[in-house]
Amino acid sequence: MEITLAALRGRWTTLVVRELLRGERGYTELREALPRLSDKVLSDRLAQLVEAGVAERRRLPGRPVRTRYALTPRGHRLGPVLQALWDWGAGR
Amino acid sequence: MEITLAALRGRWTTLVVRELLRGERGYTELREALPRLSDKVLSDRLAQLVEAGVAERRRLPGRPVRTRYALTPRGHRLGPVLQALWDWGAGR
DNA sequence: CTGTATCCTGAACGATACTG
DNA sequence: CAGTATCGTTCAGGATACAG
Repeated sequence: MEITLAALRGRWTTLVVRELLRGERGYTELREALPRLSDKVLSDRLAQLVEAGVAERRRLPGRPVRTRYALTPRGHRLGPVLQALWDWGAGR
Repeated sequence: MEITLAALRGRWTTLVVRELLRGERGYTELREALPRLSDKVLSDRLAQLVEAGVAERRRLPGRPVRTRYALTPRGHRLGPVLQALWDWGAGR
């Protein structure tokens, strides 16, 4: 569970995962979906998620550079878990 | 889900909850179960959990002062959720 | 388009001392 | 027994500028 804490640490991490649960996204799409995150925080969190094996980053060939972020199978397994967490928060 | 984040924010918070899931505890029992937390952090987290409605604090009459910490019903509902989170972390 | 670099702030943590 | 007070450290986050 040290692993869980390391992978999901940070206030915004789960929100980034939530966005990716809806499907893969480009950098700008993520930025627009999460306007409260600065570029720095967004790219920090993405790097952390890739490092933790939750998401993967694919660069498309050609210019301008395009990148796609998608959850790994491990990341997808986070779906029901985070849903349970959010349901708990909603259940007042 | 802002609520969830506020209630469980902090590196050690879920570990305190995990200890309380096993049953109610006194302050010293918690300290011994979580030796890596300083007094300050432990009492900060406990206050936060009480504030968030996850745990409650009962003072027993008499001296020396004794206190018991126990999860509220809402806190207990966190059990399966955190379990799922930890299972995800363990599933490599 | 997709980031990195810098600099700063604030919150959480950690250690130690002390009290009703 | 059950904390609070104080002080320093560490790290996530916020703002802005700039680069491949």
